[in-house]
Amino acid sequence: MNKQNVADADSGPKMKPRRLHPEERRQQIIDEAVAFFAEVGLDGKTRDLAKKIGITQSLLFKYFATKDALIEAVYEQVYLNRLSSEWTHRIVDRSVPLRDRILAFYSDYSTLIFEYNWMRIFMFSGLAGAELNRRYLDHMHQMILRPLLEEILVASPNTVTPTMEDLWNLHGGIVYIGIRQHIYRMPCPDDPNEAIERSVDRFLKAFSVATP
Amino acid sequence: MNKQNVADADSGPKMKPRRLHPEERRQQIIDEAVAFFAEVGLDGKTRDLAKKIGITQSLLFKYFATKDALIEAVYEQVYLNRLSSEWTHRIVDRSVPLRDRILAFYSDYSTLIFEYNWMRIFMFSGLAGAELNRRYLDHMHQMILRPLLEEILVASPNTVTPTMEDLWNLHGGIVYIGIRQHIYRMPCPDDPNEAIERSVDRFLKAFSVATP
DNA sequence: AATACTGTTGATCACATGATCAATAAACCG
DNA sequence: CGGTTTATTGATCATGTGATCAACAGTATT
Repeated sequence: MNKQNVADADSGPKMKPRRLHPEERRQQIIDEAVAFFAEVGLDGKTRDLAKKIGITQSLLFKYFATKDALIEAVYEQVYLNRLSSEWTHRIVDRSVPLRDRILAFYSDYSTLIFEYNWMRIFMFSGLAGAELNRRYLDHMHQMILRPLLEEILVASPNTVTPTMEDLWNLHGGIVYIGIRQHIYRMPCPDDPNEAIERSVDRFLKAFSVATP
Repeated sequence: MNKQNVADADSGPKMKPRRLHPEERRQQIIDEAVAFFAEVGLDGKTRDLAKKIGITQSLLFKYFATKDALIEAVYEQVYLNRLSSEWTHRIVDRSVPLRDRILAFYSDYSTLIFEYNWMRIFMFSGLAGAELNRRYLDHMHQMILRPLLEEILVASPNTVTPTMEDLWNLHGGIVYIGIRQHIYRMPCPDDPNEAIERSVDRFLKAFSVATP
């Protein structure tokens, strides 16, 4: 892959290969851009990004026609495969106890979204009104929360049943952990799974779904 | 484009005078700046703001030495008195049933924060790392959630008691309604009080605190 | 080694942006 | 009215910013 990354006749400690293959360079730019825009926002300046990468600003425009195109690539990288349809299948798999399904989902999902870059870029793009956000949240609604509501309705024995709004409330309470951590930079529990578990159990208990 | 010039000989209805008293003008600028920065973010350009107000960009700098000073004034206007200490008193007033106290608080609080300008400026400033945000959230912790936790502990008869993290979860689930509405611009219930009530009742039920 | 190819640079353009200041005109006052 | 004050403007400065391009230098090919 990298031919002369470290083993170079160098006079300095860090000697990056001056010249990369386009695919490599492009990916490098995207990766760095994700971290960069996550930190400073989508109004971050191309010169600052280039400086951080260690290339010239003009090189950015050899790989992306405009800054918007670069941001699109950032979106793509960050949003891609963030919502797998496999989750839907596991949520409706009634061979597994409902509580386990919910906990399994939020355990996976939280490790995926409680991440600095994702959390912040999602918030920045949301504030900017990006269509991608509504698409994502609609996806969340259709692929996760709606099936989940159906499962709870089936599993709930009594007449007190949750609404979709209740599910958004459950979801929001959990997501808010990540917001506190990465947007507001507040001290948060190292392992959010405990809080998630308690939250889910309170929710299920309210509708008399079996919890241990 | 100039809609305000024509008025001074005209004694008709309240036409904005071209020339305002400094206090008035200053307040007008702040008010418009709040709405403006809430919409486009703190990187909004002074020329766009001036155009929206209907004044010249240079006039802004007669009232605020720098753009940062203007943003500070925006913060002040938006954050000021957002957390009243009166709420603490009402939360610990044990002559009122606990459930009523909680619902009363979140009913008031939600009408205060489920507002476009507040929600978005809070999020923008949070992303920008403003110290004000952490101060505000610390205030929320000390003045609201901590007393509230104490009240619930007292009122809860059994050994299953909430933690502070549980309270943040309750809080986050409610706040998330406003985030969905104003940050992500998703369709939300017209009256959030119903969802709030259900959320609070689920919470209290989990700790066997009396609910109707 | 010589040559062609192309990833990369440094200079530069055109315009945007925060900030400044002398000139202007609306309000105030005698 | 006439004169003073000052809120407001229009022009302007210095720098920032996205984008462009000819020239350069590392790599591969012959």
